[in-house]
Amino acid sequence: MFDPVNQKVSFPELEQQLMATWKQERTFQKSLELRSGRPRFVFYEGPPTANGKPATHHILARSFKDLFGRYKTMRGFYVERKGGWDTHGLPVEIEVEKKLGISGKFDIENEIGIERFNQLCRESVHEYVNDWVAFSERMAFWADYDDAYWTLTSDYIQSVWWSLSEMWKQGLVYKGFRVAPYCSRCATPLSSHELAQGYRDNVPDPSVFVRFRLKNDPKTSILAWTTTPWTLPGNVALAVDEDVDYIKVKDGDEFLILAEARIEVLEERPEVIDRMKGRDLVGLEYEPLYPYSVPTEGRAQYVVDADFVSTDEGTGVVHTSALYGVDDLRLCQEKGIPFRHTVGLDGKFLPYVDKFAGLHVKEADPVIIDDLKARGLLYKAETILHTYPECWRCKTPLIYYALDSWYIRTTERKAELIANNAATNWVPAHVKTGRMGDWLENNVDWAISRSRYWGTPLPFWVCEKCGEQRCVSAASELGLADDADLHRPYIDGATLPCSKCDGTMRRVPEVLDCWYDSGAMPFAQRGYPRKGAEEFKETFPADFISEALDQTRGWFYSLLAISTLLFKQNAYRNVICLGLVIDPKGKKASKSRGNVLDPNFIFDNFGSDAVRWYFFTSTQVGENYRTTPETLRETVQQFFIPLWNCYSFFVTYARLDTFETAQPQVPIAERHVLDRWLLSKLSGLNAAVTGGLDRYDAIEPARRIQRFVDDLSNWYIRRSRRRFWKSQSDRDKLAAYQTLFEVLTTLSRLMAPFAPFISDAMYRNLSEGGSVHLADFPEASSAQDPDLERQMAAARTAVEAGLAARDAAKLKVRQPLQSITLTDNFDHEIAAIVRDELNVKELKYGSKVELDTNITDDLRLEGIARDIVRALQELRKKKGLQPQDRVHIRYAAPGYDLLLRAIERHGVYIKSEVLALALEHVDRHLPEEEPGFDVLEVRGESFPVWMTRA
RNA sequence: GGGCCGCUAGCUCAACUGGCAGAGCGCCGUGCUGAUAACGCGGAGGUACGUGGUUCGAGUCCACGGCGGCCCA
Repeated sequence: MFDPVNQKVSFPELEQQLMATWKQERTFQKSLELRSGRPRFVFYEGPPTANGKPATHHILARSFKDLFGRYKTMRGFYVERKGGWDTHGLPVEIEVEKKLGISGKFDIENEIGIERFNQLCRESVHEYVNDWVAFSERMAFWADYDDAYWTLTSDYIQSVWWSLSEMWKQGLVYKGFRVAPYCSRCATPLSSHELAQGYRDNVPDPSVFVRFRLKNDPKTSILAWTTTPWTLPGNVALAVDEDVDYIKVKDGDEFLILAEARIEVLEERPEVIDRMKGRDLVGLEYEPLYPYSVPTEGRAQYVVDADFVSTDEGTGVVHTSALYGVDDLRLCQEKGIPFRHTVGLDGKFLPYVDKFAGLHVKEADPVIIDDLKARGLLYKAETILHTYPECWRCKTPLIYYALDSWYIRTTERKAELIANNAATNWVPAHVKTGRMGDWLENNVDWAISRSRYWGTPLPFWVCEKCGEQRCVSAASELGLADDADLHRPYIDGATLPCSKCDGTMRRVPEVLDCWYDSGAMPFAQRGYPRKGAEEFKETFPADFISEALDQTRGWFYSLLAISTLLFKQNAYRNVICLGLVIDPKGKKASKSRGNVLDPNFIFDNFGSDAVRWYFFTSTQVGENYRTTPETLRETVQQFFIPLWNCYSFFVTYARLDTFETAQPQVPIAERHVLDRWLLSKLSGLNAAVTGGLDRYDAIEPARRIQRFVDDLSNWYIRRSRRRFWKSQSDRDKLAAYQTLFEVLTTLSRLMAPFAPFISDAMYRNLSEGGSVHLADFPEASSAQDPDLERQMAAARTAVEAGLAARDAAKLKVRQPLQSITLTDNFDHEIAAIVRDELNVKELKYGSKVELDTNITDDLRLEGIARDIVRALQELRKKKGLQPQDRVHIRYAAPGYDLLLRAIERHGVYIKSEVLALALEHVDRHLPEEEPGFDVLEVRGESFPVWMTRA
């Protein structure tokens, strides 16, 4: 027998109870054991950075991850869900810096020491792990955290090293320069998010226009513009746009060349001597301003074409200084222009730049301007105000500066990256060729090194004598134990003898980009190749991953790139790319904006099933979620409460009638039309949900379920309640129970992946014990009857029209009418439903809806009888009687003739409706003589009624 | 500066391939109810971001522009 259902359930409390049950019962583990040995469905967990608290947007991706894990498990697959933690990287370091009240390289190396600093980083990543595990449990995100992978373990690091060594063997790893915003005081590059914290408006800077004299025509100069005169000693080229119009103008007895669109920068109205396109200038050589920058070999100091030249400012000619601009470096590398640093890591000119040697770049600006002026190379110098980045720690203006950096030559495999991406199923589809495809088309080599401390150390050793380089693939190559701590500073002390000379090889100082760590997880989570070869082969590639779309350049890319280079295929076959959780104003939710919804607030007020359901139904996948408490409240009210009421209705009556699930099934063909209709709808729903989930569409299945529950609640049950309510236990009642029971158990299984708590609560009770998450996903039955569904839909439309007609005629539904004319003809069973809904005796068929508004005496009496029933039912409720309680009723209605006649005529009906054993008219005494009566009001007349429980 | 996505009722969002602009919430009126924290019917509420184009026909396709978001530079 089913347990009674609390109609006023608190979903958050229900969820807490089930959490405890799952823990105690080991339901998750059982669901895995149940499918062990079955074909795998491979899921990869994108590791969260463990050193921040989980937030509402983390519920989003995890809802989708969990959905498909549960679904495929129910479909019979073994779905390992190995958790993982991303433990390295700048966010961790910054957190520790904050805690220590320090910042920058100098403080870390000299005050704290790398050893202690990294120790604190290691501790810091453990700090929130418990929060994350509790959060996962609370939102029913099933993952194995006992066997989670940690990117900081020696096993993991050695897998990463191995992968780098494989790329090294393929000649894909090289050392080059990388331009980054750089603080010369802190001697450190800044990451983009650090950069974002430190822009300052209205910073004054020089704005200088410089003449570059043509070699073959020294009277003619190309005019270039810069706001960083200190980069001029490093000039190696001038860039123009091939398609822009340039002019040659007279300037005293000399000539200047600049973009026509920038003519306004000239002091005087110039005389235009000649016109040309940018491409006509390409290749022209000019006299270097300074001899310093260029190494002896290679061609430099000539005009090149570039795609970043703007005619919005300057002269339409960009002075290019290789190492002090992102575009500059890219251009020089593309064109093969040689270059070398003129400025050291301290921001001061190097000794060989003799005129300015030892000057800090900012001090050098005016000196350089004066020098150029004295040599007649300065056209004009001004001061401008602009927005310029400064160091968020020390407020020093940043410079763009090229640092040593290690790269993976991904561009060499660009075609393969694109092909592997093309073979991947993206949901939504536009990401494949859009955001992701575009990113790959513009692929640049992956800069994998970071001049930091807490990360996987780069396994590159360089001979200090002959420069020989080597990539290490395992700790053993260094004579270290497998479980040795491979982090800095310990690893920095590990040396190797050079194979080419008698020198000593030392590790390069950088650590690895932590995106590489996470992209290596398909094999590194197994410790492959030193360990776990079999598991790796079984679990590569993943069938499914899902994250928010900001991972296009992050995890989605790092997985693709590493797998393509090592295994010539993508690491995932299907990927769901989700939008962001945003606030009602459309802003991204973030802690700093203070517009985040606290996940615990959501869990405590609405429950995690509600927020999951909201994410599955509210908008198309890939779109943003405008999330407010109101949207979640609506989810509960619109979906979960009606669903729960259906379930509660069934259990309430099934208990009263001691419905036995084991009784022989009434054949479907012999069941009531509503049963057949509902089972047909259920079958269609089942097929749609399965089909949708199979193509990684969560939204349409969830919306279909929601519509089904509406049909169930507001049509099937509303129309069927008398069948459950009636006192005789006949075959029709049994069919109704069997139908509703089947629908609810099937529905709870269909919903289980979406709303794991509520579905399990329902299923456990209905199935007397077993968890829905150990059940199989339902198969669509053969009960589909499209013709019946069509007729029922038409009937509902007819009812709608009929009710509208009643409303227009101001004839309330409780008043029976003789007939209505409808446009559709219905089978007799459905016609009965329509008659009942519209409360008419007869359906006629015609070309338009027409109500017979004539109320005969008989009809009037019947209407009154129904009013009486209604009033008595209200009274029963008011008196706290249970639905099944029998009553005695006495009433006094002196002088109300219609009422008496109605009761006389329809007494049997009234009694059966309100479960009255007796319905007695008493006129021998007035109400005052016998207290305990209630006043009944019917059609404006009031009279006393004595109702007592039988 | 570039790429992608979005812009439909007060709010949150729908509408297969171009074919009568919809639902839920909220509001007003009304009806119904011994399953409901409900439900039904009616109503108010729309310059579909703008402009131009293709088409017999455009929310839908194309172009340009605007606003918002994310990412990149």
